[in-house]
Amino acid sequence: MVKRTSHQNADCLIARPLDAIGDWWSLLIVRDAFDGMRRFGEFQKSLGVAKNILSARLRNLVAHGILETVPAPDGRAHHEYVLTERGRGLFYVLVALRQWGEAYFSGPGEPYTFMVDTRTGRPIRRLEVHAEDGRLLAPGETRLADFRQQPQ
Amino acid sequence: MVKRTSHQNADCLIARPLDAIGDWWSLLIVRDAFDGMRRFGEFQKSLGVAKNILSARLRNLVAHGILETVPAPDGRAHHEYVLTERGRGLFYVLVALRQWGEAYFSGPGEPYTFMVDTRTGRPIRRLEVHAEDGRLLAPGETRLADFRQQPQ
DNA sequence: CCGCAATGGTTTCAAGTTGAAACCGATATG
DNA sequence: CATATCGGTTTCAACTTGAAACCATTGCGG
Repeated sequence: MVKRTSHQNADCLIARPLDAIGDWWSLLIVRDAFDGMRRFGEFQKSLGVAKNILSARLRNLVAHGILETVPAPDGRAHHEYVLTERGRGLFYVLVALRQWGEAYFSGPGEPYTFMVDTRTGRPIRRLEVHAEDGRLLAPGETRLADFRQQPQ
Repeated sequence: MVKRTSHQNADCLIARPLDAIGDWWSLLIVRDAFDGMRRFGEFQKSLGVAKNILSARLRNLVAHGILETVPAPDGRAHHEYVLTERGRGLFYVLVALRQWGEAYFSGPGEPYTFMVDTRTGRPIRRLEVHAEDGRLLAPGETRLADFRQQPQ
């Protein structure tokens, strides 16, 4: 064996992101960061993950520019972790994953939960994929693989 | 140690889906499936993954109802793998991941690639999150964590 | 100043996972 | 009949994961 294969240098722009977040914990850390968590202990308590694993994941997320460390506001020795712009870009991935979970992984008899607009408390709409001209596109009507061609 | 921790029974509807697809290969297999691949050898050649790993991943995807096996049309001994409805639901996750990759993982000097509407060959629009009333929501204006409340 | 708890990690080590390569059985194919 | 191809499984060493122990810094009560 060598190391676990990395997609970092893959041509595919679906593969490369997976190098940053394609493990069992990273997206959950990012989700918690969206929910306002910033500190090591908060993540650890929320996720129940071993501290060494959390430490490695946070380091990896920082290395990939998804989180950044900022000095703790209360002048503590240790810093806090906050989302970068790149990290905030993961919002749509989380929404898509969440809606997929709602649609297909919601157990029967389970309290129905959903994402809400924080301003109104009302559920949000489902994601849609639209063509340039506004047409609604169904799964399969879009080519996911790279397609090299100048727009215009 | 025990086994790698599973999110299968997590309450969180972001965590549970990660149990099915939260590893380094599964989403790439699904992407290839969207691109029309059906056979073991096709996936293996496309991904360059070891055969035992591919075998395990396909089994896992079938077990989670994302792929299903169908008899090979040319009457071969072995079957093919096709997306189920649940699997096709991953379309939005792939689009979100792809657009994130386009926005933040595209190297400078790299040929610009993008997803296209297969009907017109034109790029698709970026995903947007909308409130129930149609308002465009920015990252952070939606609560990702579970929110239990009856709609209506 | 001293002791003790909390926070934020790192180290250690056994068990589990991954990947390359070898192997195998069931068709095709020449 | 010999060989090739497809679709895997087996084997085994290296790597990763996770639980627990350990450690350094800061905060606080006395």
